[in-house]
Amino acid sequence: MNIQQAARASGLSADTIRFYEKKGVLPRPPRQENGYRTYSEEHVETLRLARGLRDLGLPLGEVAEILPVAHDGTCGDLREALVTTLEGACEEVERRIEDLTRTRGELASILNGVRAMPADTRDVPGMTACGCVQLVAEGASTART
Amino acid sequence: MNIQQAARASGLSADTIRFYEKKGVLPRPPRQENGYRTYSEEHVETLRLARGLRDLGLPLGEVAEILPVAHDGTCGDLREALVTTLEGACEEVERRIEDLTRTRGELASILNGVRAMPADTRDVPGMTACGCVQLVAEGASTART
DNA sequence: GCTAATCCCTGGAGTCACTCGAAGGTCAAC
DNA sequence: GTTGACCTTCGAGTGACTCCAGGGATTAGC
Repeated sequence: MNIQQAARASGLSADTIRFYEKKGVLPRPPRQENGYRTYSEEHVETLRLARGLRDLGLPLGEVAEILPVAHDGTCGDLREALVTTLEGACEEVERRIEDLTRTRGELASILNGVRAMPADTRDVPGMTACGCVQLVAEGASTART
Repeated sequence: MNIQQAARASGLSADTIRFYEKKGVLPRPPRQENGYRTYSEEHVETLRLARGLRDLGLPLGEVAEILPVAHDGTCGDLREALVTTLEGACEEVERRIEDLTRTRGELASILNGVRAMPADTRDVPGMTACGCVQLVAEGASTART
């Protein structure tokens, strides 16, 4: 199987597979005489596992730590590693959702404020004259205190 | 006011202010004889607006488009630009929250699956022997179809 | 007058996870 | 023999910073 076929079978792009290999995330596959990479079914399995972990939001560094366990360790080792890592990922996702939810609230309230603003305050010179500026700038400072 | 003081007043770091300036997001402040940047109250206002917009998740490119309007345009112009941009940002945040929520669900169900896995399937050779691999890899493929 | 500490400047590299392009080699079909 | 679709490597670009090196300025204390 060449890289294109492995890409199709795993859902990664050929570029991404080469990139992962260069970063040391994936093992180096054997080469044909012409230098082309060849992939076995087991390689594709590894690719699919890597893709699954990345899709769950794990950084490549953690993927790189788990793949060898999947390959060489016992099933118990893998299970343990996965539980630890996925729990960490859960917490991270939870945190990001909270952040974004807060941002969504701020966006909505600032948008409301801006919409409610009269459009003709700008006869006075200086940015301060337009209340929109304050709305956005203060949204930023009150959000972090 | 030097860059450190402007940083404190705006909530950005001095590094970030220089970075924004280099990227053309911020106007170039006047320099003292020794080459130091000097900031006025109006500059700080611009910094705070930039920070507010960034904190709301806007990319620097959009911040760079709005700041001149805030500075030179009418209040009506600014209002219009802000409404358009913030509406776009709302949609973007909404999309990201949906993505993360889906990821959270997948993470939880895979984690459950892995936890429920017997720990001793790995007497047989080959990664496929351990069901954990399939759980994660198939999570990836089913999620996108 | 010397020294240390604290600012300031610039330019460039590093981060993360790709993605794309250039420049060239290989292979099968027509 | 030429087209087209592959493959190879290397290097640069993305966004939004962050940090570092290497150098200059200013201030305070001795």
